[in-house]
Amino acid sequence: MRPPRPHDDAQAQARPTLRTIADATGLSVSTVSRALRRDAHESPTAAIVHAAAERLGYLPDPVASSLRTRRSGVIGMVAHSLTDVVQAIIYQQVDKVALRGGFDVLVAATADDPETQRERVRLLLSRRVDGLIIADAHRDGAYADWIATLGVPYVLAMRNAPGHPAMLCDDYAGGRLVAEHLIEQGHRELALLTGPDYSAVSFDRAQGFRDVVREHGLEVPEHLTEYGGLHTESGQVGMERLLGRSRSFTAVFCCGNDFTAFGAVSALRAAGLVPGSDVAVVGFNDVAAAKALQLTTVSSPQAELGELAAAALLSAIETGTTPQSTTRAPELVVRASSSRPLAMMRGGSV
Amino acid sequence: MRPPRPHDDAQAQARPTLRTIADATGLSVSTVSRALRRDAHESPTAAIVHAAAERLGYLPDPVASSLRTRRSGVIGMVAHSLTDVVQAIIYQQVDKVALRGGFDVLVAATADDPETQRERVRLLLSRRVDGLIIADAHRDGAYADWIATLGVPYVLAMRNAPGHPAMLCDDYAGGRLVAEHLIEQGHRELALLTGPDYSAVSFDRAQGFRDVVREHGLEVPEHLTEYGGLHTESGQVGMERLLGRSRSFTAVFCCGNDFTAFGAVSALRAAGLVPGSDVAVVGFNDVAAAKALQLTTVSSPQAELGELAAAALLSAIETGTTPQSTTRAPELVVRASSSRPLAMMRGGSV
DNA sequence: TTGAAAGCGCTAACAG
DNA sequence: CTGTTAGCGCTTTCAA
Repeated sequence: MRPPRPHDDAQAQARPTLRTIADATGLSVSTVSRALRRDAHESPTAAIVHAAAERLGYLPDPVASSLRTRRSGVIGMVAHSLTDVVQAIIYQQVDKVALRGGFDVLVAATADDPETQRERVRLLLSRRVDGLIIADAHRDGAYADWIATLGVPYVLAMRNAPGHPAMLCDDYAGGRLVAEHLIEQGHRELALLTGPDYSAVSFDRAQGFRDVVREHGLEVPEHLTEYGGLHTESGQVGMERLLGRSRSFTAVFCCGNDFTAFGAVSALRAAGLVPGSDVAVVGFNDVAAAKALQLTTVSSPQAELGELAAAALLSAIETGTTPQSTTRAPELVVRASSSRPLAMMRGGSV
Repeated sequence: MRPPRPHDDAQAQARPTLRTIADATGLSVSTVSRALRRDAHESPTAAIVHAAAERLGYLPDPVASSLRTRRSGVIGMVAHSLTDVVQAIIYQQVDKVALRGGFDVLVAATADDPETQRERVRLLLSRRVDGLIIADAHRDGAYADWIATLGVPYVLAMRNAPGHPAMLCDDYAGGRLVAEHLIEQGHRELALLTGPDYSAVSFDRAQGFRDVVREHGLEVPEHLTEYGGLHTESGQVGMERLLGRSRSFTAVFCCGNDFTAFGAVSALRAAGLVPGSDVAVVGFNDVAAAKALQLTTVSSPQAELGELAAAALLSAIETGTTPQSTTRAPELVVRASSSRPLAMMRGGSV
């Protein structure tokens, strides 16, 4: 009735510990422990210990050391969904930077559900993560405020909440870029497919968009504004609703992301309209598919935000200081879906 | 010179442990430990202990319990990249199932690089993961064979390697479906954009495709075969190369995934050809964008594979048995990019 | 520098 | 069912 230890056959020798090395070298466990944390060439003892460790195939046990040091060497990242490629890119960069710093990353997806957010963060905390990267913050701030009370270093990425350290894209500026571009292209009746209202990201983009429109003496009327969400499907539904109310608009800004723009394109086409010609379509983020599909969009520095967030968090963990918030500028990428008239507009089902 | 314990101000009371509860209830630590693992209503003691734990805000320390039990409650998933939405979907399902079973998931991305694969797996092992889900297996089997020697329960997902427990899509059948469809549509000159050759997935799809073509007395000649990889860019480059050699083919199967098909579409359009009309394009996986973009593709049960893999792994961890391999059938999804002639083919830049 | 000793929080023999 | 005891592998006082 032994505990179910994995693979402890009779002959399977136990994994070497500090004890093993100590016995092999005739040193004490504490000396070995110390030596292992110096470089091999720093002292003769260190060299001996490192050699023995190498020879015995010693691997440190982070669990045991965690228990003692109260540091897990793990950071938590909470995202709304990793199937959103923007979040996946952020995660990837976080992982890269964390790995370099000797940390592992535990991710948790919350689907932007407040209850799930709390649950998953608590779970990460019980795993003793040394810090948190929050990529699913909500505009109302309740969530981020709660995070701040946890006593764990943290930093927001991509999504803003007022008063918290955050690595952000200037979404407001991004929205402005889109409006300026469309108006310059001669569009006067502009429609807006919004993202979720809990996200400061889409809120700010819409804000910037509307402001520029207003500055030009125009407006985005209520009936040309519709919820577009964050997914292809919701973008499609949003555009269908828009088309049900009006056919007079000549351009639409899908400020949630590029996927909603793809959905909008799909709905336009289904309605017999030619995207890019009858209706200009602009997305946000510049995901890989946007290029192939000739979607005008705004390129946001997601990868950089991920790196920045991770680097900031690691240094916050080291030094105990609060990270400095940073904002990066987005860039407009004009493609066929918003530049008319254009030869390449016609032709191609895809 | 204390260790840098996070947030241990004078007044910040220490986090409650079993000891705290033991003292509060007058019981011993071991009784508390046991009671906590029973349901509250199972015995009077259990009820008392649970109540006290609740009142004191006790949270179990998985690190400490790991050290003792030699089980971490964490499973590792190794993927080639989470920015590949197919892998992200698998991860998401794995996470869902694992969470339900009380496990956390540690992911590692390897970019399909053999050295990175080893490194990251070793890292997961040093974190004492209780099992591994391998979603980036290679066809040559060396990697999977190595995994098998580790003495940790594991299961492959999506990507096959001979002789290992795996949750798979019948990719060969998927390839056949595509060829049958295209030939039925009247295509005779078929091009093939392959995926990476280390992946059994794309290899099998290409195999199935070629077999059907051959059964119809046709063939996919060397000069109509080109590497398409797994990304939009590589798909685009592949199609450019194809077009540089021939303009006579009327259909192309991008067997790597849908993204390479988007890339191919882009290249076709840049060459003045109309995708879906001049050249039929078929992808693989049926990602969300494929629907909006009218791409014919093969729907593979990624989500299900993720669930199956996680469930199989958990039960392997529990019972010590080797998981049973499972294969699921793919499904052809015909859209505008391969059904000609078609009204909706014309028009639309996107 | 080094080693002895204590202990992180938990679980599991073992004996009552 | 309960408590006592021991110890997982590691780090870190403390004294030599």
